[in-house]
Amino acid sequence: MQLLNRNELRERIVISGLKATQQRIVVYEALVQQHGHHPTAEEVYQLLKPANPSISLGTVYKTLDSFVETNLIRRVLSEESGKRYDANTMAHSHIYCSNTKEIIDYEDAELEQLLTDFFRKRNMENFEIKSFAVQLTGNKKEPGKQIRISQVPK
Amino acid sequence: MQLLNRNELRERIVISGLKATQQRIVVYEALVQQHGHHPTAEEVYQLLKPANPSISLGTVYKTLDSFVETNLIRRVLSEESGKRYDANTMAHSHIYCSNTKEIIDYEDAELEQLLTDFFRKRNMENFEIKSFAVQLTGNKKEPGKQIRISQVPK
DNA sequence: TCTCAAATAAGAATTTTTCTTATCTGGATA
DNA sequence: TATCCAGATAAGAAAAATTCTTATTTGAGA
Repeated sequence: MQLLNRNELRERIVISGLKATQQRIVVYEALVQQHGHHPTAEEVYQLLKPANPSISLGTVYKTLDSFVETNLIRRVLSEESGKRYDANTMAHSHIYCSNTKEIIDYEDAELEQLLTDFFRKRNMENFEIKSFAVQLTGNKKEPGKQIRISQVPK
Repeated sequence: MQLLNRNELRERIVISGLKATQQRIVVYEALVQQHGHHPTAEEVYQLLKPANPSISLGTVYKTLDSFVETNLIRRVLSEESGKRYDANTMAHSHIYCSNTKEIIDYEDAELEQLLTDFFRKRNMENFEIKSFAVQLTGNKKEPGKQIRISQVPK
């Protein structure tokens, strides 16, 4: 990602649907500059504090949340913080519903096979792959009902 | 997953390399019974407390961590807990190194295309897919050096 | 059964995140 | 440009999540 100047940053924030306040601009700027680094809210706060001594950690949290809501930025999938556990160690994927916050198992042998084959053909230098996972993010249309994913009969 | 009796649970714990204590057995049992539910440590604790009033939350945390370490269970990838943020909203995957805890961007147009095509052919009932992500988990062989993933010239 | 390294309970401490409230500000409007 | 106000922020309290400490207990090998 190319570096963006303040006006470009401002514009993106506005386009996403938020007021371009000073705090939001510097938070977004920090995140763009940290491209590839996936900082935490705390880390963003520490980055900003020297040049913005009056910014508060609460604002950083709130700002990042707003950005995620307007799809200006994303949360990175992580097992690091590791809140949720699963006894099923077989390869399987997960569906995440943004509305209900549910994480639903999604077993799709064809998908696993496709990816296994794909990664078998990739040459990994300095990395030993132990597992892979796919996560689908989206929304249930009817929260009460089940999700069903099937092959389209072609 | 089929239900397991206490002896089967005990055996799996031992095979994974841990002493089969009473607490570990009931924690593992709870997790197996919650198949598909991905409970948090707190939730496991609440499930166990009625029948095991003396178990402590700290033990549940520690036990789950041990299980993850021996690969008896997994942590579920999650953006819910959402510690880390990324300004790059283009479709891209992440590589997670268990050793260094790094999350490294992995852009692979071919992989994205493969999955886009795949999901286009799937019929989703009651789910509107907004995005998907792949995460590779594994280890850097040489922590200092970069990872490089390339196509095998066939 | 005895022994002891390892595991646990209890709760303190720390860290992370959210909430509350008084104050401030971006930008719409006059 | 000055005024206004809904929405944003700072500060810090509060809550929630996680880790740590220490005395006690326990599983399993001798």
